[in-house]
Amino acid sequence: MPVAHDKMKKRLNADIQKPKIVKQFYKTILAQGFEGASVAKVAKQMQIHPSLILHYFGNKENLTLALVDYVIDAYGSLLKKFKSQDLTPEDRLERLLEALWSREYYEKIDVAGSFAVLAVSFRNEKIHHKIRELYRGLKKFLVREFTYLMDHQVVAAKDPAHMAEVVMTMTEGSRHFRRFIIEEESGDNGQIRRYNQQMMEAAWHYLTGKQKTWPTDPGFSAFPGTPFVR
Amino acid sequence: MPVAHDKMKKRLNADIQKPKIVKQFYKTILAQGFEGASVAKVAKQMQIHPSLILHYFGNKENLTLALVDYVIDAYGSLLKKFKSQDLTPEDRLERLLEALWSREYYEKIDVAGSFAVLAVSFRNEKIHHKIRELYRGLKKFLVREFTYLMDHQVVAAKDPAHMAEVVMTMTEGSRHFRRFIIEEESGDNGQIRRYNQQMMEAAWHYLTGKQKTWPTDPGFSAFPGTPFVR
DNA sequence: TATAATTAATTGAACGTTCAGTTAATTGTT
DNA sequence: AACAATTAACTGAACGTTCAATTAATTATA
Repeated sequence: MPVAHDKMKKRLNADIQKPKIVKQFYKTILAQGFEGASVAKVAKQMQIHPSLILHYFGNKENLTLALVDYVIDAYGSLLKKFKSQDLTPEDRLERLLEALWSREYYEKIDVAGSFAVLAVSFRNEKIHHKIRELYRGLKKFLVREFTYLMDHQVVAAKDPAHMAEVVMTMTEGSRHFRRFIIEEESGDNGQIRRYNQQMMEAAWHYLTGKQKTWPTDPGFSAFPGTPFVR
Repeated sequence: MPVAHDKMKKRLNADIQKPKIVKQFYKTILAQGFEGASVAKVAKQMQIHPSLILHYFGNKENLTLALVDYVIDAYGSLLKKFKSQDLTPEDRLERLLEALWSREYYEKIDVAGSFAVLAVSFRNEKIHHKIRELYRGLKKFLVREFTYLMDHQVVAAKDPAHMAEVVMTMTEGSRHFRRFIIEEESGDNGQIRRYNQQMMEAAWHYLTGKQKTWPTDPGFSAFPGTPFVR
């Protein structure tokens, strides 16, 4: 009969352990890249046996697919905020663009994680399909928003589907590009903040046809740069 | 005295062999991903010995750095076309946007290759720096163009550096996004063509403040640009 | 006791790298 | 033109690691 002592590890059921493994896999990818994220390393950091991971996921591909689901869930969760907000149409658009270029949004899933997943999507049709579904949902959401704002004379009368695609292109381009705009000497957050505002203003101009100088700095006052995964 | 027979393999000097290796490395990455592109696989496809690759490049990191240079060269080569063209300012802008969203441009370096390199750039400061230099050059070029076009009243009076960053964001976003807009059933070229035109029009609007409907390409004019959301 | 969670022990293949050795091409000297 | 000296291209075998995966055994929990 085993006696409980300090070092004894609690057994966790699958509902708890599986997400833990996926999150650690994600963290490992951020730190080491997809190539560097082996099952063994993930297990070691969790202090479990590598076989346990394979026990749960069968093979590495399934683990990767679970990770994609995790990334997609986190990615899409921000949209739920907009479900029932009571704002004037103009404020609504402002908030939407601020959300899309907020630090919270683009740090929710580290761009390095996105890249790893996207890179794999070129060779894995299942993953490619999952990402396409993500974008489809995002687009649907934006089309609904833009249609509403069009009815209220805030955005110009163009095809909302086109607008959605252009805005999505701009946000994804920003995720990509943000890392590379920083001047070596001056560096840091000021640049990125300026860049984000600049992109919001461009999006605003594209959508409404009007110039706008952005009033506040979104994401920075409300959320003091807390990365999502630690 | 060596007699030439069919199986005899010519010895190639470094100037020929090294670029060959880099190109095959690139091809292998496209097919197998960065993780899948081992020195051994590259060597096998070239029918040379793995050691030869290490002989030339010392280690895999150097091979990767050489690849990045190759990608960057190919990437930046299109800009040279614009060096001395004789066009009206308006045509010049039109051609520029067409070049940025041309199939030639975005197929020059397969986006899968870009992603592989970009993914590695998160973990390799040398590669990150190289890419930053690429963008710096691209930006410089665009700033010069936009300044010229501003002086000739074609683009609106904004900060040309901002404009350059926004346009670069849009092109990079397009590279990224293009793969995911395709509807499964209807598929392929018509969609991408429509998408590219749509992005060019958005860029034109952002730069000039004016609407523009892009002249349709003769080959594709049969297809009505139907957006894909249900 | 039955079942799920977890570890243990191994496997064979592939990885990047090393190093010593071989063969071809180039160069310098006569 | 001959030919040795030298350089450059290239191979082969083996190194120690790490990889994902399999199979069997053990342990905790319900």
